[in-house]
Amino acid sequence: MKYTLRIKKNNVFKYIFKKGIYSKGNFVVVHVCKTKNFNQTNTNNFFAVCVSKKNGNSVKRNRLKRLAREVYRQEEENLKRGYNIVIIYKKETLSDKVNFFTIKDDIINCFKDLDLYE
RNA sequence: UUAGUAUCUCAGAUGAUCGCUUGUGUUUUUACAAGAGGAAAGUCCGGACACUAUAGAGCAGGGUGCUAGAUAACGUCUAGUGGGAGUGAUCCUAAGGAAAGUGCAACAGAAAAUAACCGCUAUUUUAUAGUAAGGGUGAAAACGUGAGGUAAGGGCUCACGAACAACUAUGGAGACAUAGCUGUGGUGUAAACCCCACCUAGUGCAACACCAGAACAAAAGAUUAAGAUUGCUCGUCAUCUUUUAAGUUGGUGGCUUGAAGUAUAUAGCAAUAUAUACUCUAGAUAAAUGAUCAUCAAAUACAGAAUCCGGCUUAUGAGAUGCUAAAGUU
Repeated sequence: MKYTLRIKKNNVFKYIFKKGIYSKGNFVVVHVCKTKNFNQTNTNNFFAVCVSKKNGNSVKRNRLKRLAREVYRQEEENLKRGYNIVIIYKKETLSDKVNFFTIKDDIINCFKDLDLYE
């Protein structure tokens, strides 16, 4: 992913959940806030995916993470820069009920809600 | 054919487009190569490796428990012995010691280990003595059958049989087996304490080493005797929780060439060992191995490496082969 770095620190997650805005879809919740030194010249976004242990065993969780990452990768070039983005799966989301296209539609709707497209 | 039993194999493949991690070469963004499991899981054992107030002394504690072999080691494996289950193939088995000592044996039953409640016999008359033949219970009740004997009975005696122990002989490397002879009648339980024999320091890659840089944020509450350092003898350190604050927690090595794999030969019933040749086969760190489409009849179970090996246990889809039993056909 060319324009994106990973979020690694726990306190960053806390900050995003506290200060940011969010949008709920059918399967996911997307949290967004501006980065610390936000201005027009930023070229990178920060991105992360969260999957709870209640969504299944490690194989199923890995698959959900990969699906979300793939969706973000395809949409990456159309997004505004300089934001923190966190995708959280709901507890009820199971990998059996979901395929790539339903997840993609869901996430794109959330992005439109949050006005992330240029 | 049905049912069972043992062993083994596989765990989707190919192509196209777009991506991820590592390595190599070009060179500054491209090319090539490799990229999860049989259990990667549980963390139940054993080792390698690393460190330490183990190397001072012991005690305590823990583990194992038929024999022989294999192995780096094991609680694992192989081949056997005894015991048990099954018509059978086959499977299960912590399988030393109960006359060293202590404890326990629910309910039922007269009684659970110094057996006398009922019954039987004798004498005296309402008590004493003898007696385990008969009696319901129970997981377990004082060897079984027959004869003699007796007041009545009883291994009290005898015959046959079963059990246990010692000795002798034969076979076997051994556990042990077979036979003979002598003796015994002292219930079970040691995955109860215990005794005997053998083994055993602790903590785990968040180990540990190096480089760079920063420096022990504030407030509130709880515990003062608990926790950590080896369970004890001696010494050392106060610790934890919550809230607030984009406070720090960086990088490199350790890290994958190994008790490795594949093939062949030799030794061995086998586990396994030795020799030769060839091969290099994940190494991430908010954590790679993915998405979509097409074809193959269909691709669907359990499930994701985290220092590395050897096992065990548990989860689970499909298939093959040998053997056993029953029924049927030729």
